[in-house]
Amino acid sequence: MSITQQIKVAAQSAIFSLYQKTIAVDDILINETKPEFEGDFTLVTFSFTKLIGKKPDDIAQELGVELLKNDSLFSSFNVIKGFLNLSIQVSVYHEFLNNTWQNVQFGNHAHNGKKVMVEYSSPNTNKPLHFGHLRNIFLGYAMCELLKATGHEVIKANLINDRGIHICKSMIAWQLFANGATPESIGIKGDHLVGDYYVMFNDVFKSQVEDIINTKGITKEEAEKEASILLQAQEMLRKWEAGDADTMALWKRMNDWVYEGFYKSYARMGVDFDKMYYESSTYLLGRDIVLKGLEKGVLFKKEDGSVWIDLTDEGLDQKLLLRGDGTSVYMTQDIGTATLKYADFKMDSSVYVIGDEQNYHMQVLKLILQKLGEPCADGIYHLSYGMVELPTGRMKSREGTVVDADDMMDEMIAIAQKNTEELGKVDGFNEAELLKLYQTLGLGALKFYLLRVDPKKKMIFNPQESIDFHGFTAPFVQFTHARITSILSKAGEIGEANTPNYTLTSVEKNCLKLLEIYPSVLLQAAKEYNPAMVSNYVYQVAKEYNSFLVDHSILKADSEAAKHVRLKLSQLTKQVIAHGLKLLGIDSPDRM
RNA sequence: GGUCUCGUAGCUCAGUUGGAUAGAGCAACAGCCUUCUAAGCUGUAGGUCUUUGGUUCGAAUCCAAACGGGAUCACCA
Repeated sequence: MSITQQIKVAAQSAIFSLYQKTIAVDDILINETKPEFEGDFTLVTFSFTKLIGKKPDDIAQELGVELLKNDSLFSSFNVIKGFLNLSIQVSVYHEFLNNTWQNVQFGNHAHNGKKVMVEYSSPNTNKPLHFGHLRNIFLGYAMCELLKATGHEVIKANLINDRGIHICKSMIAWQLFANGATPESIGIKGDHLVGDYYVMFNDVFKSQVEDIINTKGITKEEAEKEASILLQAQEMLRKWEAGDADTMALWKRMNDWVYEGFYKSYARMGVDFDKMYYESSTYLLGRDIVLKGLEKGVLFKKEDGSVWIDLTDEGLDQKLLLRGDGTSVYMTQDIGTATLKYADFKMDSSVYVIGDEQNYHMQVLKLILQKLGEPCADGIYHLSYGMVELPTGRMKSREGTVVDADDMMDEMIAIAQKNTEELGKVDGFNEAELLKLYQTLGLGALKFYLLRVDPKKKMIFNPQESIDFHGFTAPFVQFTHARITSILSKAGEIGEANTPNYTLTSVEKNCLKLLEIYPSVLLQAAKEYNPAMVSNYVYQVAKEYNSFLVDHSILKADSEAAKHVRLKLSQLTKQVIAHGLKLLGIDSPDRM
């Protein structure tokens, strides 16, 4: 049980024995005592005044006396303006340290029997990944790791959007202009090659539209419908849906190029998936469920034969689920995929890592599934994140105004190399170790940068001001880890020793207090689907430790007891940093 | 226009179910490497928490309105 939890329980029973009133443990507020006051934790008494019928100061005073009877937990107290400041027995900290410093599982929670699927990445196969996708991927991966650490069984899923008009656009442009170029023949990654032709399609399309406007004098909207390259793409989509052999072969060939490129990128990012879903094999699903819903009267049909759901009671609109000709729309397909996922895994909940532009869509999806009585419905959670924007506005693959994911990773690794070489601290590294280090630092900085912000907030990234390696960054935290590793290796075996009489300094105590809450930080972060809480926490731990280190000698400590406690504290800090960073997909180097 | 969302230091962000004098990093300025890794540490400066009203012992936090950004409201995906 955590220290704050112990305090709450003690306070609850103290209140009962003093006033014969029962207060829920969760209604007792425990804060860390502000540094300007004496004490470790503060109990706020204002909320009890009504129930107990006394002044805050009196309650705090009486409660303090009562709590102090439990002398294994508390050592002293003081009362200031209704705040009861409690000091904790040093033995509590020693006990915590002794119990955890060798526990590599510290932070992990026992299995809770819950199974959860997290769908993330979910790329389109017509263009390479860009910076915005990185936020999705890192967020999804971190969320999976966080859920695992807090006791869930996790299925990492990826739904690949591998069909549709956008794919045909790349295909037709390649067919028209590539002269048979392949990733091998011109030596670029397959996803980039395909993406280049997607951009080319749009360039050609634009100029065709302009030509038509100039020659025929019609509106832009009309001209867009006449552009020959778009007509060709649409024709290709029809052929694809009809299963035309040549079209399917080209589609498969180009998609394979893209997959090869994606897998390379995923491998470098260090992310993986347990289950791939392909839209080409799920896009027809959902129709039967919709028809069943029609029979049940949950849905209704309009005169033209189209099928709708009426969500006006929920304050939303009517939503189309089947066109007049009986074909599916995007929503239909998502209904089908949701039920397919559930049929495959019977998970308790299903997390969708998708940008906030789809908030409405996801809200509607969940509502429809609930109305249809599908068992997967209630478990759906949309982990919505804000877009990554450039100072010039949103990134658009179509217009080529993106920061490419592969380029970004290359650049970060190059910066890591440059910084490392300038610092000149890598004597004795061989070539392979150096490459590994640059990758660990560069990708770490990138991941941390994207994961340190609350997911639901949009973020602006300025490529000109490249990502920093100082301050609130992964390299800073990684540096702390490397420092500790170095100290510990010089210290040798820590061994067993009893140090109950060692008086902790205030900085040491702060470090321990911070480390002690790690498991509850993870629980909170998982509950709120917010890996940024882990980033912030890990940074705090590193910061606090560095402050400690600068004025506490470890190897040359004043006493053996001090040395012993500080080594254990260092070991535990190292573990928590490595564990926390790992949840974010970031490695911790032993040297840097 | 409807719905949702955001507004905290020059910039990027924290701020745990309402709690004491609102915190970090970057940028700026001033210091600290004969001693465990200076990718570090310490200090200075920087704030009407967009505004107004409300709820109460107490509001950056909850409610309402206004202002300002963003998203969305397709027989596109």
